[in-house]
Amino acid sequence: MYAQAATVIAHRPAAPIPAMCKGMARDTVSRVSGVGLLQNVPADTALFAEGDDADNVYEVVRGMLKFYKLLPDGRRQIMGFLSAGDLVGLSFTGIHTYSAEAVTDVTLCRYSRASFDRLVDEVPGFARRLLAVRSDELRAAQDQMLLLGRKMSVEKIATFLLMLADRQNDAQDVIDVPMGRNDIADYLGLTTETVCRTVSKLKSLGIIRAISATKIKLLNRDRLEELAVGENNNDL
Amino acid sequence: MYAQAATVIAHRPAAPIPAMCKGMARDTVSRVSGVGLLQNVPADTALFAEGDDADNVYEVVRGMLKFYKLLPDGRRQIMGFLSAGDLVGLSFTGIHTYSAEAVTDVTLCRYSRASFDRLVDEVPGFARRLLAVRSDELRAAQDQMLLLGRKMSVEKIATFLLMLADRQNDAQDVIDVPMGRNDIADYLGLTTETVCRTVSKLKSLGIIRAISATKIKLLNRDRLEELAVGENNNDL
DNA sequence: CGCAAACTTGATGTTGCTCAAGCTAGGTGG
DNA sequence: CCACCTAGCTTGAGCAACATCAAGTTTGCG
Repeated sequence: MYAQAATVIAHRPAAPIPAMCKGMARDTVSRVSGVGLLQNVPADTALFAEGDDADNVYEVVRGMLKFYKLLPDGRRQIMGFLSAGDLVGLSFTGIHTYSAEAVTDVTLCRYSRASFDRLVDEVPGFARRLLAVRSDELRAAQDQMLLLGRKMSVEKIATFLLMLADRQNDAQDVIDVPMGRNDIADYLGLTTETVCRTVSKLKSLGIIRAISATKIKLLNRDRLEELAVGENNNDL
Repeated sequence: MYAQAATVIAHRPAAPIPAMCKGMARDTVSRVSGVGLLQNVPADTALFAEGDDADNVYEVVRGMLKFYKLLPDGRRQIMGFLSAGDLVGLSFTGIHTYSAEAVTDVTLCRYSRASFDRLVDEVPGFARRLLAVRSDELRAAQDQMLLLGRKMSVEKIATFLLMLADRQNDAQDVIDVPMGRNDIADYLGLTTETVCRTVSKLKSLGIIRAISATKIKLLNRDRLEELAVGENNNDL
């Protein structure tokens, strides 16, 4: 099920400033913010697939997306989850190198490739800003390579929970986990069952508590931070 | 052992064009090529470490570098190997997020951060070019995430050998493997022993042949390409 | 309230890791 | 020039972490 062009709502209202423009001059930001189209996408809807023409670039306004790669036999690696302010679909080859899909209902701001390219060329500082954005994406990808290649399941889960907490920045350390166990597994290079078991283990150790199906409270963030980098976890 | 500033040889001669300028206008390229300093670094020398101030950016002119991240207990993930034309050390936070070390004797072209920043701001198209470079680094990192999270050891080794072959583009499919088994293991999320065993298995299957310690000939590239994505490898 | 999908837990299996012991090749000194 | 020596490579045996297969159990939705 693909998102249809018919789901476009309206041109972006003047107020919300594209997050990708952070740090740019005010008059140049207005050049960017007029170009995008707001668009709603329901949960579990594909936005595009690996190999598709990269006709559009999207900024997430609300909700959560995932993007992933597949092997021929169906094994899947989720490269990341994206929320408000994140950019997706920006390709320089013209072909998407991964698939993207809505985790929750999502609102996007869509830019056509042509108009986006024009912005890169004509808006002063825009290319440089995108370079900073992309550099941060790369840094995150490299952190994830360390996780996938060298961390054990407890370390992976601890790292994942802390990442969610850091993004949401809730004072009570109650985090929302909108994605399913299977998505978490495919993000961390584990199976659904191992994710379950490892989360259960953290519960029984009193480090986290399940508030509801999609809400987890971090009871001992310091311990979680130790576990995330493999310190003092000999006993587990 | 750190590389010393004393190893600087000379300003880059006029002839060699920085690879990072590929596709840029001729007159702007000359603005870049005058700024760098050539520098030799012997094998197994650290260039910088994670956490260091990112004072310099380097382009590899000759030889091979590796860059990696460590966990507190010493587990290591090599994020990549870099050869002629690759850029290393470009950070926007001012702090290196990984360590870098020479695999072979290496010649680098060094740019101070200050002068590099000036080029980004002043040379038309330079930020855009770096954006393309960084996008390709990101794409490679995402391929590697798929490998680390979801591929089996045979698929990892096959992918690795094909990557080396693609880079070197030798008509006889004889590839040079300058890095040690331990580096390969830390790049693929395996151990030295598993790398050895898996390479041995590919030899015994007649898919590759060892020419010398650091030279491997690909006897059946098609089979290797199947193995790399997990097709028809039920029997292994 | 019932149903299906997702989650959880348990039993068993397999891949790749750990530990251990040769082996080989390149560099050094006699 | 050759023997030695050491670091890295290779192979083997046993083991641990995680995957797979198989039941339950919970949850959210119609």
